Amino acid sequence: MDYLEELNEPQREAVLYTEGPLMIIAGAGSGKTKVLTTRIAHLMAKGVDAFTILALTFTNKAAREMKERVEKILSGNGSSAAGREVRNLYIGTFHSVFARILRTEASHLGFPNNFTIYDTDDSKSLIKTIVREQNLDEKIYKSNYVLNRISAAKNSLVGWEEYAQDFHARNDDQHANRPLIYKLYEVYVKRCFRNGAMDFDDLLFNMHKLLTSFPEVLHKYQHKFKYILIDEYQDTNPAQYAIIKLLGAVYENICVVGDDAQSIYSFRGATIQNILQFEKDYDDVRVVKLEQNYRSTKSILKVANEVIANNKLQIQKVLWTDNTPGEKIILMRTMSDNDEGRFVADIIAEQKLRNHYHEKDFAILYRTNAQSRSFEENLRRKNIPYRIYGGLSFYQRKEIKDIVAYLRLIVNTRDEEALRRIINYPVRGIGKTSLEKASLIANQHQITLWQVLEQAAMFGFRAGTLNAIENFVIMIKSFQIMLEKHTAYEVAFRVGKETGIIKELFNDKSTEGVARYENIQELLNSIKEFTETPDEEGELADKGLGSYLQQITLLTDADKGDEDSDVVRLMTIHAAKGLEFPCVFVVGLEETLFPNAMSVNDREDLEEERRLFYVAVTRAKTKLWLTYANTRYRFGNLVQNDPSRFLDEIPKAYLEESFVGRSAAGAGYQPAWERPYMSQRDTQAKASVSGMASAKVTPTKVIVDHTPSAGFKPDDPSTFEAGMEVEHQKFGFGKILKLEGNSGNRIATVFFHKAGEKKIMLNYARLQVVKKEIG
DNA sequence: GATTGCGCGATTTTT
DNA sequence: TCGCGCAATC
Repeated sequence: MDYLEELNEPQREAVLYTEGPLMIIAGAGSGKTKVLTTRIAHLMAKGVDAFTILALTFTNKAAREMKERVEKILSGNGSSAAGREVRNLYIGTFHSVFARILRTEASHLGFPNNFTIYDTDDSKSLIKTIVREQNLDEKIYKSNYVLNRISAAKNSLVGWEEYAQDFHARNDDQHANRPLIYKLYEVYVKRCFRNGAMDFDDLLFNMHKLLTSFPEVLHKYQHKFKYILIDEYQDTNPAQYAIIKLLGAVYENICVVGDDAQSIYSFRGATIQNILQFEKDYDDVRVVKLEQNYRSTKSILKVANEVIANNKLQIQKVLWTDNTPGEKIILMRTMSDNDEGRFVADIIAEQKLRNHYHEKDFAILYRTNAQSRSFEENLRRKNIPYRIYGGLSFYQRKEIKDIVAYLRLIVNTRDEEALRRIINYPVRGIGKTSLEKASLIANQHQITLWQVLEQAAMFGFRAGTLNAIENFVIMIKSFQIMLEKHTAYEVAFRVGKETGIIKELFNDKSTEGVARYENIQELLNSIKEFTETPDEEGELADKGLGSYLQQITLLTDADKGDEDSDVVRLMTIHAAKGLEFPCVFVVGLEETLFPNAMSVNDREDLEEERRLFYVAVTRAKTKLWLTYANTRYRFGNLVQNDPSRFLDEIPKAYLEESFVGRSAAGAGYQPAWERPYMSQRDTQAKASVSGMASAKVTPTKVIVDHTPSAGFKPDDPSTFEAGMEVEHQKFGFGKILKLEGNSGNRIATVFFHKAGEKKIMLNYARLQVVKKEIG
């Protein structure tokens, strides 16, 4: 049992206490994953059957890492066939594990076993159609709002029936001038059912329904899972809580791991109460606190601890470390958001040289995605490679969703969202009017949209439309038949080919067109890989197209490798949870931005913002910068900021002098407002701050002609001139034909002229000079 | 059915 | 400010 030797005392206790309810409070960087994986390995080493162990995480990445590390411990322990054993473990995200169970038990609930999983976009678009059908005002019943209400209800296990009876919910809706939410909820649920689809929340809600409505199913899984482990317990919502409670009721070998100080997902329905109350849920709960941090310096931990200490809602603990005291935290104030970006980029460039850091050692963490712009621009200028996390995920891209929609329809013709997406894409003459008519018929007859199309001849469509519909139906059916004899990959390829989607993208030679074409290729490859990899034995193996489609909706961009590429990482603090970096910048520490005014309605919300700050700073191993800007553009308006209250909660002794008005950071930086250079925007900022009338900025227009080429070495774009080769992030390379108005490095509007196409209006922020043309 | 031009709104987002 | 979605066009 040499794996036990590597553990400290509380860690060992957490591993060895295998019987009975256990709560592990794992502070940031205290070796949580190590404990969890060792615990699983220990159970297996003791002879516990892998089939009986259930471990639930929130991300696919966490699940994957857990599997890998368990396997590693086991093989290090001399256990043969470790790999096969590990594959038998039920390790996965809440959503993927429940989806798998729901798939096998679907018939109990009246769902097809190849039910579609709706992502947020599908849900929103379905809500939009329903709102329209109900003749409600889409401005009032916005899909986002409605979905949030429904989602919150489901996460609290309030079904549509109860919701309609729920005085408080109804009263709230009445108050918000949206009294008919309950009705939309009902229609939405029924429509999902008709479509043979579950949304993300349904995977939890229906799992709970399955367990509570069918005692034999509950019995089966209660006895199957003898050991249950839950990661990130502080982020569970009431539905997850209830399911865990049900599943663990027989053996009560429930081990939850979490850190109340890192509960930052209340807006997704998570409740910190689950972890605060765990001790009351069972008799004899053992609590183990992992308080030794192995990640950060003493200064960094101090800052984290001091801020979080202001919270009332917490489990008492003190995170400590044996690590070096480290350097003081550098607090940097800049004049504008733009300067903030420039200084951060400067510091990264300098630190790289001075301390031999790599780009991947740096992370810039912000509260809102909109803040990424100034960092992006400045890193780009200095030629520092970076990557912004948290844009569109691969599977949310249009071209991917289009192909996937065809596949979804082939597998499950009840899937109305898929059908709507592609019924007239590529254009085949079934327009809005015809679709509306078909929908109406479907609703009247209480049948699916697909059934209407199948029997279109009965419903009096115009001859041309009827013909188009029949051809469409025949095409989809031919794909279905093909699926019986051919692999999913071949069918997908045929879909792309026969619909003309592949051809269309192939012919599009613009940068984005090429990228899209490549995305399609990547999709096809992933289908091939998933469906044609030989089966492993075991009950989990299911390599069909239906199974593929279910798992891709549960994937996110964060799941796709790319971890090792040497780039500076830019992301929101939420996205940074679970990660660590030698050097971290926590930026935009301004009151109303962070803590964010929109999310703070009461004391508890402020506490969550504090936890967010805690998460942010504890990502840092050795160096930490906290920055804020005096002025910042928000929604196009220049606003003045007060420093975040969190900064007042940090003892000054831990901060490096670089405070207001003084020279920044001791690292030799000249504060922005003392520097000669000042961009137009900064000038305007300064003018407005000091009360002068702000200078009016004349928009500069640039005409750009698209001339595809590659291989230019980027140059510092101090000014734009006619004749310059420029690169646009999205539209690729082009050439400035003509300058209108002032030249400078700020251009308000750009006309990007793609060959043979219309002019496109672009924004300056995405332009970069790649080659200066002489003469 | 495709194109254009205004008006509105704008956190965080593991699945 | 910027992007989207809708209504008004051809």
